[in-house]
This record gives sequence, structure tokens and C-alpha cells, in this order.
Amino acid sequence: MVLNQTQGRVPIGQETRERVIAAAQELGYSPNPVAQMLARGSNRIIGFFSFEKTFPYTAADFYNPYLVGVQREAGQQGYDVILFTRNQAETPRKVYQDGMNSLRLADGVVLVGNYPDPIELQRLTKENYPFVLVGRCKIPQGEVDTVVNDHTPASYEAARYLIELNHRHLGFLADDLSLAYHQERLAGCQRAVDETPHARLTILNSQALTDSAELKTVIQENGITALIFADRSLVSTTIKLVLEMPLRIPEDLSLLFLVSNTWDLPLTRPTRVSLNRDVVGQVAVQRLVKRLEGALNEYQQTQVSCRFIVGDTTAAR
Amino acid sequence: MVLNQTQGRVPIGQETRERVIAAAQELGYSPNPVAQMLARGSNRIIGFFSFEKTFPYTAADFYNPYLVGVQREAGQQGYDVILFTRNQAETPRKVYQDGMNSLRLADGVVLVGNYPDPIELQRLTKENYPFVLVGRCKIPQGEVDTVVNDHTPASYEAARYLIELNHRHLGFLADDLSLAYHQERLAGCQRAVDETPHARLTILNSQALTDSAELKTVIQENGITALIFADRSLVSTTIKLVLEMPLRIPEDLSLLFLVSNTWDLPLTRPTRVSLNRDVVGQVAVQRLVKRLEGALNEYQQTQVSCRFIVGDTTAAR
DNA sequence: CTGAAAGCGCTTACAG
DNA sequence: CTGAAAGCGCTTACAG
Repeated sequence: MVLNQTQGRVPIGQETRERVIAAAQELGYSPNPVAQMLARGSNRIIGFFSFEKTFPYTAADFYNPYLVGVQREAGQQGYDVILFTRNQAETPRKVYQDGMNSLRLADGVVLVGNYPDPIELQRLTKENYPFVLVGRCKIPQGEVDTVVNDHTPASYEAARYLIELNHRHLGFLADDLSLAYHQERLAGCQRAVDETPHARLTILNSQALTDSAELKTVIQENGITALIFADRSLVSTTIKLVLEMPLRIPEDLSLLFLVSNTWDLPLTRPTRVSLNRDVVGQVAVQRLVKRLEGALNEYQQTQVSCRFIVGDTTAAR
Repeated sequence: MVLNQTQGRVPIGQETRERVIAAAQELGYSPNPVAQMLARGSNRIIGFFSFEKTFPYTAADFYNPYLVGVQREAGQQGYDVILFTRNQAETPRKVYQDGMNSLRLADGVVLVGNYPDPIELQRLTKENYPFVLVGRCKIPQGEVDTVVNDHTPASYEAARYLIELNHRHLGFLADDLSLAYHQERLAGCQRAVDETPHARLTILNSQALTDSAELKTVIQENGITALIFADRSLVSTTIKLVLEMPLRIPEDLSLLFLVSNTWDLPLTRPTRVSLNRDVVGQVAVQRLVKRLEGALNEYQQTQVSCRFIVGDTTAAR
């Protein structure tokens, strides 16, 4: 009771207290945390599990900010963080190994990665194992806790920024507008445009992108002065075409990136939007800890706004 | 015995085996890892502990590659990884909290961070708690396991590269040559120069760096065609002076960075040396696991070579 | 304040 | 193959 600092029901005298501490010092004693965990029934450990291998550098770089946020919040709430790396050679990685939940050392887990297996998620739910999923999934809302990015506000902010730089004709590059985050990006930009007299937004898709000359024609015919990259799949090819065009960036054409992975672009400081991944991780832990403390009765989707970052690929007209 | 896949001393019939597995499935049973750990006396968890806060982005970015390597190797050896984040607000962070070892949940730990407290290290040693330290420390070699970077081979390789590009007069920028890694960098470069007729290396220190004009004079008087940044403390100021000089990089002057943190330079792809931090983390875990398995009788310093990376700040004469 | 006991959920000899 | 028992090192009532 002295070492655990529990002000339990039994009062302990100052002198006794000191004797206990002195004895511990003398013996070099420290409690066995495993025995404590077993007796207490609570481990104060939060798991971080990625469905994707974290080995390839790019993936590690992508998921690390989530982990940074998870660590920060877990630490503040008095939890350690465990990474389940054991026997996880294959991708996608599995929560259930030989049919058994491999996460049980953690009181609950933050799940990240692109393609969570709905079967695994459902089984976790059925077992009543606490988890928060980062990203969208196929399980109906109201049955799981998720934390997702809301792309609308930052897209709005970014488009407003272009408009304030006197851009009036924006080109919006996206192929698959059925995706939720593409829609959000479009909605944000459209709202900014709708608020502004004489402002216009033109949606460009992959058909505009056969070669550099054609792209230039499309841009000039529409009088586009700023290009918004909203679709990840179009970025790498398009950016090459753009850099081939005899146009100066950003003087002749401004570029705005609403996609998340801009680190592999041939640009040092693109004007862009960040996913705020550390904040997402932090919010996920906050939600998870509330559930572990039994303070939650229902499941929900929590939204985290992206952050707009001004770089050097945009300039005033 | 069935679930743990132990081919123990007791043979188990196929039919029994299947009955057991079927029962586990039916009950949704999975073993309590905490109870297993307590009974077995081994946790199969490796700790990763940083003496520095990992919260600020820059530090997180710096230490993450170590963690990537630790994760990779730990996973392959069948260990999970725990991050000790609990109650670690102050910097430098402490292994001993209220006089007690807070790492005991891990079988052993990989320690990183700049200023390890020798007192804490000694106490870990006295307790016989297994650890591997990344970096140098004040404890005598032979009493701790450390993994350090060897800067000599990559420095040699980098200088050779410059020489093959027909550079003969290299400027070597370093202030404090008493530091071990500055010496290694110098030794590697010097060896490459010594091997080459008519090649020369001039050590420049902060006195050469009052302003851009003077730096240019120093460079031209010595006939220096390539500048080697070997001292971290000189980089940020010097690089500004260099970029102010009316010289084209790399056509008129090649730049080589032997310092580790080049991510904050105003250059996209500097020619540089990488610390191979993931390999360092990996090697640290290999050493730690050997110790955990009782395969080690002594302590040693393990060296990991850096990696030379060609960028676009160097060109042929 | 102190001591003895049960229990956390496993593993591991040991006897049948 | 099966069953009963001790033990891992704590926490937590409970009796003194």
C-alpha cells in the first residue's frame, strides 16, 4: 500500500511508511508488473495495431504520426503503448492468430491501416474487446468507434486562399467522385467558389491527361489559373505533365494538393493539406480510454479536421 | 498443450487435438497472456525507451527509424515491443520512478536518446536488467552493450566519390575535432585523400565563417571545389552563407553532408550520409535477444556503418 | 496497524 | 492420455 501510493482504507503511519520505503530501497525491490496486472485485472496498456506491415519505409513514415499522437495521449492518461509485432510476417496482418485474439495484453487497441477485415472487426466486437478504428470501414456506424478525417473545412480554407490570391478559375482534378473524401474535397472547394462572384470550378478527370500539350490546352481553354489535385491516383502522372508544360510554377499556374501523400513529389514545399495524423491518433486514444473507463454507452464516428499548409506552389495572380 | 503447439513430453492424439481446438472455437477462448507471462516467467516483450521526449515532431522523426528497426527485428524473433510512455512528462525521462525500475514489463530494453544518465545505467546493470544502449556513454566498454555508428567507411566512400568526380581540393568543415565521430569522419576523408596523388584536404573551422564574402575568399584561395560538412553545429549558419555566395551548386561548388540531420536543409536531395538508424535498431535487438537467451558472456560495443547517398549537390569538375 | 488466506489464469511436474 | 496440485507474485478483503 505504501509503494502503490494507495490512500486505501487502512491508514498508515509516517514512520511505518518510511520503514517500508527504506526496505524497498535496500533490497532494490520493484514490483513485478505482470503479477500486478494479473491481480488487478487491468494492464494500463493501449495497443497500436496496423493491418499493414510497418516495415516498408513509406508505410512506416505514413503511420508514424498516428503513433506519435497515440503515444502522447496514452502517456498523459497513464497508459503504456504496445506494438504487436510478433509473428506478423504476412500482409494484411491478422488480429486473430490460430483463431485467438492476439491483442489481449492491451486493455484496448487503436487500429490503423487501409483494409481492415470486417470479419476480424466483427469478432472483436462480439468478444466485447475495446477498440477504436482509424479510418472508415464497412461496419455500420453505431456499431464501432471510428476516427476519420473531415476534408471539407480544410478544402474550403484552401480554396478560399486561392480566391484571395485572385484566382477565379480553379481546375479540380479527380477521377472517382464516388469516394467520400473526394466528395468532401469537392464540397469544400465548391462552397468557397459559390461564395465568390465570378469564381468558377471545373472538374477535370483523367481524360484531360493524355499528354502535356493537351493538358495545357484544357487549362487555357478554361482559363484555369490554379490546379487542385484531389485524387491521389492522378497525382504522379499529372504532376509530370504539369512540370513538362512551358509554364512557370507558381507564377503562371498555382498548384494545390488536397491529397495526403505529398512527400514523394518533386516539390520541396507544396501548398497542401495535412491529415493531422497525430491529432487523429490522440483523439482515438481519448475515445478508447473513455470506453475503458466505462464512460461510454454508444459508438460513433469522430471527425478530425485536416490542416491547410501554405507552401511555395501557389502565388497571387 | 494443444493450443500452445508444444510438442511436449506428452503425446496427444489427433482426435483429442481436434476436440480441444473445436472447444476453444466454440467458447471463443483465447489465453490470458498476463497469466501466461506470470507462469512462464518470460514475457517475450522488448522495450523501447527514449531518454528524450518523443513528442516534438523533430525528435519523433529522428527516433522513429530506430523504432522501425527494433520492430522489424523483434517481430522476426517473436517479440512484441512496448513503449514506456506512462507518466513521462519531464525531460530527460527517467527509468526509475520513485526509486523503482519501470521497465520490468519488458524482458529487456533498447535505450536511445542523447544524454543517458550514467547513474540509471549503472543501476540497471547492478540489477542485472538486460539492455542495449544505442550510442556512446560514459560507462566503460566491457560493462555495457552499446551499438554505435561507425562514420569512417561511409566518409571514406563519400570522399572517394568526390575524388572520382575530379575534385582534388576538399574543404572539411568542423569545429570540435575532439568528438569521436568528427574524428572518424576526418579519418575516412583523409584516407581517401591520402590514396590520391595531388589530392588535398583543408580543415575549415568557424573562423572561416564570418560572412559570405570571406568564406568565398577562403574557398578560392585554397582552390576548394567541394565542401564537406562534418560538424552539425556549423551547418545551419554555413549553408546560408554558401547559398548567398555567387556560386552555382553543384556546378561551381559541390556540397557533401556527413552530418546526420539534413532534413531541415533548404535542399531537396543533398549528397549525404545516412546513419542507417533502422539497421542500428535491428542490430540492437539482435544483441538484446542473444543476451535474453543467455548466449552472451560479455559486453561489447557493436559498430554499424553509415550509408552513403548520392544526391544532387555534387557534380563532376 | 499486522498476518494469514484466497484469488487472478495460466504452466508444469507428478501421480494415475 | 487425464486429473489434481503447486506455484508464478501480486491485490484485496477479512480477522485479529
